[in-house]
Amino acid sequence: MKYNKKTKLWESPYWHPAVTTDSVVLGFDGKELNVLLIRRGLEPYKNMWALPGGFMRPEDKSAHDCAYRELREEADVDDIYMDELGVFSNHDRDPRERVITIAFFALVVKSKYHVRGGDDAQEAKWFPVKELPALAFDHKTIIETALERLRQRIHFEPIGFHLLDKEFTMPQLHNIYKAILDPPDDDTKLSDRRNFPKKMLKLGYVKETGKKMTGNRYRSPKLYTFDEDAYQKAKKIGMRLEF
Amino acid sequence: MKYNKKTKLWESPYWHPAVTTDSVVLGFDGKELNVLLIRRGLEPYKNMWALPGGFMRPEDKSAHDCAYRELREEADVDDIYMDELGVFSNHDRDPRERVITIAFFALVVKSKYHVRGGDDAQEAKWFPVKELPALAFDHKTIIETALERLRQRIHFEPIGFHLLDKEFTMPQLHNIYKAILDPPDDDTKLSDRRNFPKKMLKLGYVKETGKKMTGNRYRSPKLYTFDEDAYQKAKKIGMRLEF
DNA sequence: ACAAAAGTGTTACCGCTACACCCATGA
DNA sequence: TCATGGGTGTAGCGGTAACACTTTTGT
Repeated sequence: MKYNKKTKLWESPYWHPAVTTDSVVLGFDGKELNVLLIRRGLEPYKNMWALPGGFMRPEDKSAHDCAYRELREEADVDDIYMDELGVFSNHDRDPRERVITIAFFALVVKSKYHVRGGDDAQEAKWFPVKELPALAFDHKTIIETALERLRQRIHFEPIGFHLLDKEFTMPQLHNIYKAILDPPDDDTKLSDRRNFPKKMLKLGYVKETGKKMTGNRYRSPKLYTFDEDAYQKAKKIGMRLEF
Repeated sequence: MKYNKKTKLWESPYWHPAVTTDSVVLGFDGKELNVLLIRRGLEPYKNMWALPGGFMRPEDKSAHDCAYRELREEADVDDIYMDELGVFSNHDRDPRERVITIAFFALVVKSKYHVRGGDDAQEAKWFPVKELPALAFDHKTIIETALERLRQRIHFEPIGFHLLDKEFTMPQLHNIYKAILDPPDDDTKLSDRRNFPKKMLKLGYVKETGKKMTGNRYRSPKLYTFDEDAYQKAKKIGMRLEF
């Protein structure tokens, strides 16, 4: 695709679709999962809530890079967990023209994710995933896909840690598992508080720090941390979580 | 993006990348996994082997639809298992211009996958995944990603069936699991022939047909079939394979 | 002292691994 | 009848789900 200075248009002998990235940023507040949404300032779907994202640019080194850039424009983020979710390319998903989007999902520490003061008067807000507003485009589908992916992945990869501070307590981690997997009331297997730490410690990459979390009512829980090196070793052997 | 009849060019005020799909078509021959490759007739990478695929067109209803169309142009296929693998969008992956590709992986019955007589003198050939030739673009990476995805997925989804006829024998299915997971010699857990049928039957969606496979040397093995309905029910309960 | 939450210990059961033996088939 | 591959049975072990009790902390 070449830029024509005279017409001020990009020209190509072949048809090219527009490409965007959209990110499902998930944060945990101790009780439930939340998604970060942006209120749209422009048509189409003006004033509706939508996922943060935008058009890919030639200078983006990759789609991942593009999604990361978009997030950095809206919040003070650095080194967050982000993975590709999939491509959404139905021909009618954007009323303007053919736009295919590459969706990503990110896990962040909600309390540390500071949304920048709206540069262009854009409003950003966290919504509990169980109480989503009406959403622009096919963004509801994208969020549902992200949640489904998260549910699947947490069985086999230790990604819950990305929703917590570096040092966390077992009850906190347990709450994340319950919030993501949403077990029925009669399920003791996952819900039983007493078995949870045993499972986690057995994996070999959740380590005690020796410290305790202070300032709570009631007994101070121990603080644990995630050992990346130990995880990489365990992964090679083919270790897997089970819930 | 709009078509200008005068200049015969597609024009847009915004930059759009070129978008292709590429498919990793995997077939099983009873012993090992094979990938279908096409010898390129055009530059770049002329005469090198590459994945089947091509540019997305405005009439493609989705990326999946595009990938499917490309396969239908090259082989007599219908109703095959195909799923998105991911997006490959590094800016230097195509020497011509910025091209991002949406990769898919497909599982087919190799003996039933008839590659059409080369319309445009394109040569198509199966290669064992362990003996790949030099490949165009980043297609080697894409294939490796597909194999890794397959290894992961077969633990939790019954996709091995797509590599076999509707009616198959336990030893055949067992061979697929061994070929995909490539267990070390000392691993009896997966390798033990005697435990394999028990695991499969216990899942509840592999059913006996009552028939036997004839025409072999030695004892005729029983024929089984995959029960899609039973699988869908089991999936809801959250059943999982374990190897 | 009490209430609420966190930490630790124990048992019984279930399921899987690891094993051996028998059967069918074509040469 | 023999060689080879396929089908079936079982016992012992390990892991984990389901259980109870103790400890900590702030009010």
